[in-house]
Amino acid sequence: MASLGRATIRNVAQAVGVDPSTVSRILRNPGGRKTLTRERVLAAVQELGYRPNMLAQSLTTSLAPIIPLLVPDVSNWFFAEIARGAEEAAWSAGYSLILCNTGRSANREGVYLETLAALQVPAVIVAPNSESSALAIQRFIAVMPVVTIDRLVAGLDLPRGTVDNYLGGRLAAQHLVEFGHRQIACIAGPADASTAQERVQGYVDVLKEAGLVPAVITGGFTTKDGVRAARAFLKRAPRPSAVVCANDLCAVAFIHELETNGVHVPEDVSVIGYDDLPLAALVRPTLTSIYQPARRLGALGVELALGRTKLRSPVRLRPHLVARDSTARAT
Amino acid sequence: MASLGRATIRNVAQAVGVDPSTVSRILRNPGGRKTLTRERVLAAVQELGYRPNMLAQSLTTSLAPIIPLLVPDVSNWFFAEIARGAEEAAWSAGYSLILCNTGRSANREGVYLETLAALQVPAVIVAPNSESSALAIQRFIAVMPVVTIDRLVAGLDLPRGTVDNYLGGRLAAQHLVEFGHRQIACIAGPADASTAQERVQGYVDVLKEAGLVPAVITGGFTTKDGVRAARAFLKRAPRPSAVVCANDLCAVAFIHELETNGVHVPEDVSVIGYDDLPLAALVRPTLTSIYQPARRLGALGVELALGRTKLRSPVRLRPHLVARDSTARAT
DNA sequence: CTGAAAGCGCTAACAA
DNA sequence: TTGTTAGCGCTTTCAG
Repeated sequence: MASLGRATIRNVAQAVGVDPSTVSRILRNPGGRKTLTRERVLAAVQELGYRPNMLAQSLTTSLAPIIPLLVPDVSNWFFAEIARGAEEAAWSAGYSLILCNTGRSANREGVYLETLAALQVPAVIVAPNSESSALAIQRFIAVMPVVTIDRLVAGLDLPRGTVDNYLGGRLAAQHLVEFGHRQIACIAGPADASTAQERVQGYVDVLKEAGLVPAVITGGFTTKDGVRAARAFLKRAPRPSAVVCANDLCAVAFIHELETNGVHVPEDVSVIGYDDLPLAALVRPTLTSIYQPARRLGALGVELALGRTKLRSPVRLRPHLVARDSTARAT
Repeated sequence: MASLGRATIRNVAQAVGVDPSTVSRILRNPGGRKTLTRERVLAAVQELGYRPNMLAQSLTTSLAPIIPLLVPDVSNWFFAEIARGAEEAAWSAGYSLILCNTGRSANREGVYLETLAALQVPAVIVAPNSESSALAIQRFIAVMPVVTIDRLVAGLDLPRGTVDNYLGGRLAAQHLVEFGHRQIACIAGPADASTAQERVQGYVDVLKEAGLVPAVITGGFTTKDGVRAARAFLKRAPRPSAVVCANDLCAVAFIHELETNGVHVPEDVSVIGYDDLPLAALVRPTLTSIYQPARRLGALGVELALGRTKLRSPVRLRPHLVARDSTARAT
């Protein structure tokens, strides 16, 4: 009855009185001439609501027009944007993109990879959780094409796309140096995120080049980390006049905590974030930040996965600075 | 060579010198006794890196342990949270959740549905774009189990889960009434979102019950809508002392525009948002908002899809108010 | 416990 | 253009 969807190619064939292979041919050759059989087959397909079973299809042709993207956390706008970019790119290439949320767990990453390998997808894009993802991924590069985006996991020989985080760190620090700040602190991100490490390195190099002394404060990517860092920051003497934060979330919370303690941004301290979330333009003061081309990164992932780009060394996208109200010239 | 993943059951069988069916049995019966063949088969599986081909597997058993969730926009935190909730629930039930971003297009929604039907998934959860999704979805309810969450699409007879938006609208208005406001405006959401409509209705009813006059201003879910609404609001005379916004994004932009024009929140105007995004606690003034149980909604979607809950009338989750600094007692 | 055989739904030679 | 025949990789009777 209602199970129209379960109509098989044979049902169609029988309804018309032809062989299944005939139906198959007609269906996968849309530009054929309008013969009688053709007409009748197409009609029957409509009638029965027949849809080719992709599983069976892929079993013979061994490809599913699906490309998966694994991300640590879709709730994070940065990853969501990557997903959107990837979705568009996949779509244009005739693929459907499916998103898997690995929830910051290397274990779940492994299980998804397992499922997807079993699903015979043509390739998979993964935005790794951290270094600990290495093993899970390593097991699969022999099984199917795997590419990574964003964080760089050591010891993996596969196509990679990332944002030039070192450059991003430099841009942030340079902005502050140009504004005349001499005491510039940096709130570091998680130790297991290559991206955060590179940013800090960029910051450190710029300061050294300018003859300034780097001051790295322990931090992280969450608002809690921002609050904690703010407390550490407030105890410093002399107090730096500018801060490069691990990311926007951290920065916003950092500022919040500062203001709560009567320290004003940007009058007393200049603050710069990272990611350029939509949030950055909505808070007050609006937040100066480093924009990451997340959508393009997603699209790049698809290109790499589809083998359009073969480069073996990481492809690095350029971030740029977006100046807003949270940074001001040193007084 | 490297194509370990392509090892088939037959390869394993040959390596051990048994029949494929034996391998199959052993593999799908983990709790068997430790016979010699068993040992050797398991060893060979390891050796060859054999992974059952899910496609072939599903072809016979006709089920893939995958359940898809279609959302309009993963960049929207609300939908991302729904996804996370669904992911957890699916996971616990032994399924992998895959996310599809329909990009606010009914067309793409249709294509995904098509692909997923072909993939023989056991069911699909969709958070519809709008009323226009009705046709696309309608075509599939005969093909496979479909459930919807969040927005209610008219004319679809299927399991539905949603948040009680009418109640949400009431809660927002009541809060303001209790604070002594007499002139309370409401910025409406998109006309094609049932959720937004219900909220307005809740607001209207509360005002009428309190003997007040509703004032609905055209709005929407984006920051642009918030700015536009603010301009319309500022022209009003007499100016309302409180506003219920379509959602948090709209509210934040609304407040921003008000402050820019020298109107302060909450001193001059109380503002309340909807969704309770993380953003709400980060802006200043912090935003009073209606919390939507997004994760639970996602989990509910999975339950409905898996047929655990059979109810035919929509399951409504309760929202609640989170009071913060953007609302104050009327002076 | 094991092997043989059939079949899931579809596509791809190969003839006719 | 069509029908015939295999076969994709796996599971599942059914005998043994």
